[in-house]
Amino acid sequence: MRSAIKRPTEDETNLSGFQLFMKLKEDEFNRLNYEKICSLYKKGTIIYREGSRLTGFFCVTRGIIKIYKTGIDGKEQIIRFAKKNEIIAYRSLLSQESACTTAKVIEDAVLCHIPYQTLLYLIENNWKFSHHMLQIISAELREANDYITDIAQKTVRERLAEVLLLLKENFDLDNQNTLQISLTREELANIVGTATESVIRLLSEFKHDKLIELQGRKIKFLDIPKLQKVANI
Amino acid sequence: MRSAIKRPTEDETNLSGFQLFMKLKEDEFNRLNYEKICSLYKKGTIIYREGSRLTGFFCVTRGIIKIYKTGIDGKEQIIRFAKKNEIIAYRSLLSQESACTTAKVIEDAVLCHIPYQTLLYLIENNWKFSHHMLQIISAELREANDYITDIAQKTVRERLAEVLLLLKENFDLDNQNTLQISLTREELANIVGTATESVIRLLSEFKHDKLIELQGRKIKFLDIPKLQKVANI
DNA sequence: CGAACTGTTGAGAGGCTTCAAGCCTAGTGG
DNA sequence: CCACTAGGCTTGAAGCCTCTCAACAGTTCG
Repeated sequence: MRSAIKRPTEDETNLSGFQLFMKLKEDEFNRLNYEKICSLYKKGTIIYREGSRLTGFFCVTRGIIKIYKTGIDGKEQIIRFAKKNEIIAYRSLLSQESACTTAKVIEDAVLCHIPYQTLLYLIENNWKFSHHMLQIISAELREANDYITDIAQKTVRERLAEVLLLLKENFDLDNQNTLQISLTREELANIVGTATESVIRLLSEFKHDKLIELQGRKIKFLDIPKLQKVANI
Repeated sequence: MRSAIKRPTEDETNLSGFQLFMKLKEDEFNRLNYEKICSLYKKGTIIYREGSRLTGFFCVTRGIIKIYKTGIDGKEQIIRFAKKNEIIAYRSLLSQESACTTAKVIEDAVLCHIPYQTLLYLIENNWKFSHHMLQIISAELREANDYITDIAQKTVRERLAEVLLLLKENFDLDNQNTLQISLTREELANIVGTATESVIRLLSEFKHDKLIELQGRKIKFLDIPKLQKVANI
């Protein structure tokens, strides 16, 4: 029996979990639902590329998206991850520039595309929506500024520890204290801004110091307070 | 004859140069002018400190403000500079958090304080204002992301060259090709994210390589194309 | 089973930082 | 008016952190 192409489930196209849409009036929310286009994206798919023109932004209802920039020699710098109930591509859309980042699926995802026109409609008609948008982007800018300071002043060791803790905040742990996001060593390096080999060596040290435990890409936290000390927080 | 305390001139309290206020209706602009409070700040004055509560944002009508974060061991990381027709403190205000940066006058300045209530009023009543605000903050976020990539991937030498070029874009040159902003070596280091001594050594090298000329804090550009090459742009 | 990718470890080089000492400039007070 | 002081600037030396290169093991997948 050939399985049909998988479509997102009803639940996976539901936008009511997004804080951003909380304050919409009924007709606005209906319009949003009418105009959204939700699709399933397999791991590895590029949602949009640096330099491409965007026609709207995306709401993530399932999976994990990696947002990165391509720097020197094609080395990628990961800017952030987006998961359920978060939005992507809105920054470039708002400033009407070509995308300045690339978005790639790293865990099978469902995204709902919202056309630019709809975004504008909401901005024009509902100040609470704009206000919320301003707050979301403000938060992201704050994080970016924090990260600039870290990356400029901290050692690679401190940054790696901090990144692990940040990932813990964003992706929770299972009941075994294991991080629920699977990243390659190279990806970790591309967040921290270092070489893959450095990440490998430091992870080994953390393991040796009983801060974490490693099983392939699974990272289990053993001593969070000590890790925070290493991170110099 | 004792000189009276200097007040801002009429011209220095004029907000019509701000793109942000371009699309305001007459009564909105009048309200803005009624509620603004403009003052003169001498070099060295702290406008607001990291952690303080803000009651409004500021419009810069004269001078230069340095925005920075305090990192490890009190070492400052300069996030950006604000000059005429730019606004500061709006990010923390929008997200209603304590300030996450400090703002310090580095060239005698005139700032107009706009109360939070007025900001909210404009957001609620004029979608074009919100839209413009979204675009300003989008631009800042883009720059922050770009800078994260640079600082994570480029060498100190490349970053210093790039910072010099960025300063050139933002503060123009006089007819002698001399940068019209005066920074200490330490401040340059705090932008680039390196040690003061490294900046000094690299500036000497740039001078030796005939890329720039130095006279105290004055930096004169001799060969911009070559400097761009060094910056790896 | 081979190809391609990921992970690991070692060695060597070099970019940057840190520490230390001294110079220079500007502002201060006698 | 000038010595004095503080802060900025400069240079040198030593050493470490991190990167790069290289070789190889392990894994995944067609």
